[in-house]
Amino acid sequence: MQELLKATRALSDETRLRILNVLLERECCVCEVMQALEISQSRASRNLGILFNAGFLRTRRDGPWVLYSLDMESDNRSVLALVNSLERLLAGNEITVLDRKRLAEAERVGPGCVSRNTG
Amino acid sequence: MQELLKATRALSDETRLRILNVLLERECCVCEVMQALEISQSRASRNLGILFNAGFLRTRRDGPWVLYSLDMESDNRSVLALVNSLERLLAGNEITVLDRKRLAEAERVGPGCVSRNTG
DNA sequence: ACAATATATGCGGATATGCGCATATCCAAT
DNA sequence: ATTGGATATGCGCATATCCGCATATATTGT
Repeated sequence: MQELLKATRALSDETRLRILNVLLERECCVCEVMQALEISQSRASRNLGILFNAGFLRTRRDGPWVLYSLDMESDNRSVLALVNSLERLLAGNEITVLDRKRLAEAERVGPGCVSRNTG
Repeated sequence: MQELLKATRALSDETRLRILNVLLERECCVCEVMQALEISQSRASRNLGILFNAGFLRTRRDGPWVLYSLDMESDNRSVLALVNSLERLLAGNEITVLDRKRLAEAERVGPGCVSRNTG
């Protein structure tokens, strides 16, 4: 129950739903999430951490970057079912479409090159 | 997005996950939910209301009772997919099994006959 | 070792949430 | 209309959540 509750709490926030949406598109580093959602570095990092701790994400390092991706082999049974449900629910939304559009143009330039305090 | 967010927020609470669990068993009035979960009347009513407003539940009246049940024809697309995901995730849990056991012995006696302030 | 870059996190403040208590509302039966 | 039982809700408190700011940590390249 605590495991499931941790998962549902992780999904109960707009920022984190938007992050899942861009990660459904592809693996991202923190600075790409910042650019796609137009949010601050601490906000991106913190919410990625919450999704990670709930069992939704994997990480790997690529040089200076930490790359986050959906963990499709999660041992947390709650995760896969919920992600599959969300995938179609997030599609076609005005916000999530825009986020993916910005993601397509995002670069791994690091947080220093991105305007801060955007929300 | 707001519709989906409302749904995920409704699921981000242990009491409400437990309520969905007993409603997966069968239609219930408020006083039966109280007995199954051993919670207060205001707590049961309020959390049923949150699930209702998020589009998960239907209500009908039967004499003095208001009967809540899962709305399997909800026009909120978020709902069915999430409920289906939850159904198996809730099964076999220690708490939810106990809740269903108490539900089986619950009666429509009304809140006045049930001990209060149980949590 | 040091500097530069990318990410994580402690802290404080604003806001939101969940609860019990008490009371209000609603419906049925008289 | 009034009463009684079932459910809903306003209020206040305790706690949790979310964010930005500033700083800490981690890794790479010199």
